[in-house]
Amino acid sequence: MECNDSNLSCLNCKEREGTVLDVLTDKQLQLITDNKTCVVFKKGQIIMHEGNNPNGVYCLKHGKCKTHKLGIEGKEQIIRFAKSGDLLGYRAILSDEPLSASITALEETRACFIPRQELFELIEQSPSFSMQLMKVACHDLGEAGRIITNLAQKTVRERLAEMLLLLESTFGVTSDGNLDVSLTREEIANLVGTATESTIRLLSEFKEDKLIVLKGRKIKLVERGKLAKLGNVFD
Amino acid sequence: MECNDSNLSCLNCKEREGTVLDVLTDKQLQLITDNKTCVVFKKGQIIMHEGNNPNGVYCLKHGKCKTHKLGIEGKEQIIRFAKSGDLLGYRAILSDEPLSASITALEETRACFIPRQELFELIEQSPSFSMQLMKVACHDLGEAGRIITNLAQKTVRERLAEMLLLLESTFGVTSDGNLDVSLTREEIANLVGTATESTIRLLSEFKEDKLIVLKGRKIKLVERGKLAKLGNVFD
DNA sequence: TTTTTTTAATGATAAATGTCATTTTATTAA
DNA sequence: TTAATAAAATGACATTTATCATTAAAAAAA
Repeated sequence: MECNDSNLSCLNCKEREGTVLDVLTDKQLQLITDNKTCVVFKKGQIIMHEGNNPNGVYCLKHGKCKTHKLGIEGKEQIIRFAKSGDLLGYRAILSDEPLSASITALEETRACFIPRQELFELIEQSPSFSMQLMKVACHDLGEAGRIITNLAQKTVRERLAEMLLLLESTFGVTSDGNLDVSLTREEIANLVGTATESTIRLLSEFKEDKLIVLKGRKIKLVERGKLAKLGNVFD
Repeated sequence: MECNDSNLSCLNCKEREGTVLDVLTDKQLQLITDNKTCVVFKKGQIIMHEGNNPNGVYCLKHGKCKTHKLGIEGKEQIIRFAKSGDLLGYRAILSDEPLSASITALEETRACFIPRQELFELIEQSPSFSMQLMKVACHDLGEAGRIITNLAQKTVRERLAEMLLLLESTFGVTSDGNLDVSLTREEIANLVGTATESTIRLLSEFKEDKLIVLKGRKIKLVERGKLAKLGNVFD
């Protein structure tokens, strides 16, 4: 799974823009470049394993991942997604706890592994880097609060409608207008927090009501306003 | 609501032990002491308001608080609790976002207000302080993931059983063995994510089954093992 | 391609939970 | 203390959602 992108410098990395690494100096970026390992994961491959203690973080260069936890009777719960520019496994490393969730590639994914030591060296060196990490963690914590409120108070139908909008804003759409992420009905169910059959039925209902267009795993949102209303989405 | 504890030094503060402030030097603690304001909140008083931009954080010295978000049709969702030693509002300050939730005192609460400026000054000065803040944020993020999974996968009965155990481990018990926190049935419902009536019925059921003893708002756990089993709690 | 396996769809039914209405009991304020 | 208010308890019922069984369709592998 290693690949020869290792020699690519973080300094020229286009995906770096707007990420936590963007506040580092050229010298600090060079430290990462000198110590990172570039890796490719195939679709379905587990990148990090719940319960393990990671030795560093991955900086996601290209691809999409799901972060998921084991729930009751082995049922998967999808907690969030990751895409280009995201840091994988930062929560466990920074809290000095085992991974609270696994991370799995949803498609071929390229990422650079940054070892623990260099990560911490940069935290020591750069308060603004620390600040960026805190920002990400605290932002994600706010998101988690929203998810908690939705799970606790919304119906399955509302959550599904909202989730479709969220998937679109997270991953965007392909040239033919479909959500640019391929998930099984089961995965959508594991994200929304419901039974697979319920997800299937509700998606069919949305299709029937002309809110979305379905073609296998391809989902196209048609009536975003109605979906937002149905999902009690206000922002 | 201001009080004359302002002149108390953080250096001698007993509640500081084991908190994020514990890694600061005496000089750094003095910086806080010189700039903090000590405040008392009465039961039911809102300490921070969802949507506002806080000018600092509160360090909770004594008391108990709930962190709660507005949900569908104004329904309150309790996200987490705070107690002695906790920092209130750190998420919003560190992510530079408005407060994603309100914080309300559940009983008379004493807290010290640390202004934004001094907080950031300490982050600049002390990588280990930054590290502590990250640890807290990342730990809370892990907790949030657990809560999400529970809300998505457990039944109301399971969640209530687990929550009772969680309340005991968070707040402990009084001398007569009751949970050392007073919540209305509605608040418990807003924590568990269910209707107040359902909470009332299930608590009565637990009482009927001799898992707990109820006396108004006083709740005593009797059969912790059975509660854990009923709640699918494994740790 | 053809076969095999996985995923999706659908119906029937059971179970869990929410909602509304009402009464009883606590708690708070006068 | 009493009156006023809020919270808790309970019943009846509607609705949502899960579960199980089965078939159809789509992906993946041979």
